[in-house]
Amino acid sequence: MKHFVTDAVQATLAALHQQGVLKTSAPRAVGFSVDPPKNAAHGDFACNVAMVLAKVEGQPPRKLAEAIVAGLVDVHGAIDKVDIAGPGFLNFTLSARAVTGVVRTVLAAGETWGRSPSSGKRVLVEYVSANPTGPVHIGHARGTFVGDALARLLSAAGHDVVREFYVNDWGKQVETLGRTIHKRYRELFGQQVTLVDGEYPAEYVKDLARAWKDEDGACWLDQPEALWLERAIEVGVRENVTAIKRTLALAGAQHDTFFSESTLHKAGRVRAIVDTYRARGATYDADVARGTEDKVRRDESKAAQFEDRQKGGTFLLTADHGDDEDRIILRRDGTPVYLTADLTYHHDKFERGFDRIVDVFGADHAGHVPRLKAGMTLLGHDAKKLEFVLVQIVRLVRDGQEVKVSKRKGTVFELADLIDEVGADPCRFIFLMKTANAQIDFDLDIVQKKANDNPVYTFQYGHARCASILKKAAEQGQPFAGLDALTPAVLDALMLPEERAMLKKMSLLPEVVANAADTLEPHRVLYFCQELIAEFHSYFTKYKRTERVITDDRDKTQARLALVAAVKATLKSAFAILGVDAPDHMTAPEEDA
RNA sequence: GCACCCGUAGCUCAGCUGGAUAGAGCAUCUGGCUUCGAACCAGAGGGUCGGGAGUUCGAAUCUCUCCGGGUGCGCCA
Repeated sequence: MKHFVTDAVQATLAALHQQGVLKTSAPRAVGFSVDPPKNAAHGDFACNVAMVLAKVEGQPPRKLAEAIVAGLVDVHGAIDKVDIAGPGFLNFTLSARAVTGVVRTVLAAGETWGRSPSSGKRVLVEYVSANPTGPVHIGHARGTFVGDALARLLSAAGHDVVREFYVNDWGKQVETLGRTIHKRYRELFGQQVTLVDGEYPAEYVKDLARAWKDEDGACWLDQPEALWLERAIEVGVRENVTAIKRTLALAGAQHDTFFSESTLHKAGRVRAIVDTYRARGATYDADVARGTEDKVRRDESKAAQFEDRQKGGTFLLTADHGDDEDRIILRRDGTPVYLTADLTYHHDKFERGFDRIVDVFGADHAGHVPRLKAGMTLLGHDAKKLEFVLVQIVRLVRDGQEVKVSKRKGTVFELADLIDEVGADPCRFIFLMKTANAQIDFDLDIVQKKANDNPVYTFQYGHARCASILKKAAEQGQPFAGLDALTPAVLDALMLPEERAMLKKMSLLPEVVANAADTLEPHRVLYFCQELIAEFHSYFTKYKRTERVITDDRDKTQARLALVAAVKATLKSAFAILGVDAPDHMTAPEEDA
């Protein structure tokens, strides 16, 4: 619908250029906008092209506006009138048929309205990637829902999306897990064990040990660590990943691939990447990174705290490409660090040929962004393809106090429990309503109280109401006859300003989705839904006694049912993009006394 | 100390990459169900868009600088 205006403006600019009225050689290149104005009195779409052109043309905007109006080329024959207003806005009013035609467009697309045709682009979204040392906890909740919604969104925008989970099944943390499991395992055979600091005291480790015992029996009981550790890790990681998948399913999130870090090590690819960097001259051996000899660090910073463990080794020239300092990739003893494997992993992502590579990270990993980008640049990759969504910290609050969750102390608040308590959709909503990069408080008391008046129900209610009206019409002998019966003449019945406004709004969904996918901001789709639903409720209530949907006028009834069906389809499609259920029926909550 | 994020109504947050009179939900107050779903609607109050300067036809939006809150700055992962 908006393209009626955009096309007309572009055609007009081209014509004016040919006539010599405009000097600008490439009027298309100027970035003008066509947007629905806030004030409905300003028509259907407002265009700022005259003001944008004013400078290059050296003419006052209003004069340019007049020239455009005078020479308007209405490509689609959809424009009723154009007004010049304010500093030089062009306010377009579209013909009634141009507006009502949206109903047919939306209904033809049905529940896929808003989705774009295939872009041919491949996008990788990595999200959650919780350590396989335990269950998914509340700290992963936001990344889980945001990542899942992003994947849905990118897919809706026409991209071929792969959802990936990176399994950190290598290194000290899983080794510690393996040792803890072995202790619990011994415990199952009646041995006395005591956990040391850093090991995992939580109950679930006992389950892991039990699974191990069931499979292997007592054979690892009195063996040296060198023999059983790998097996303990294997069983522990496998069981944890299974549990993680179960929780993610509860959250409505699915991954296509689980990428194991250890396979990179075992295949020698981590070593290989270091060799590649070396061959490219991107490394050097030293005790400390260049330029950091007299770097001032806060005493309480961890860098200062762990200074004695930093013995030097092989560094990568990440500081040449935007990082604060060069990063070590091989320790003095020749072992690779976490970053080295992560660089290898991201190199693999690039080699798989994606057009966009999106990482959903917790904000505490913000420091990785410049390193990874620099590392990819040093391999000759286009680091612009690598994008990050930094999900900010969620502060957990209970009784007005911040709750400290800690794996070390075994005080884990599992995502599965949260979903169980609040419900997946309300939970999803809480996280999707805000931009990812704003930190939020998650008040457990309020969440429980609010589980019943969560905004998600307002949204779903809008959809259920549409469904109910369509059902009612059928019961009263006037079922919605579908697209075929909707001639333009029938649709002329949709004349109310509110109807026009809703149609205009619905026509914008594809753009909203494309835009949200582009900027990686799923909340835009949510706010679109909110606005459409509000308009619908308002419309419905306002005309409850005067202009009802179901009347004796069969054509008018069909036209309005079509509108309702279009709203319903739009909502259903948009909800699916967010990952929220769109029920046809809802039962009202209990009234509070 | 350095880097990144945030600061908009009492609270939680939008604000479409610079547009016309800054919005929504919650909370407070007033009103609305004999007929398509009241988990709804209509209305009211509530704002130095953290402060200041700059860029221009035009700034919540861009730049700079302060203030306040957060997170990083590890040879843990």
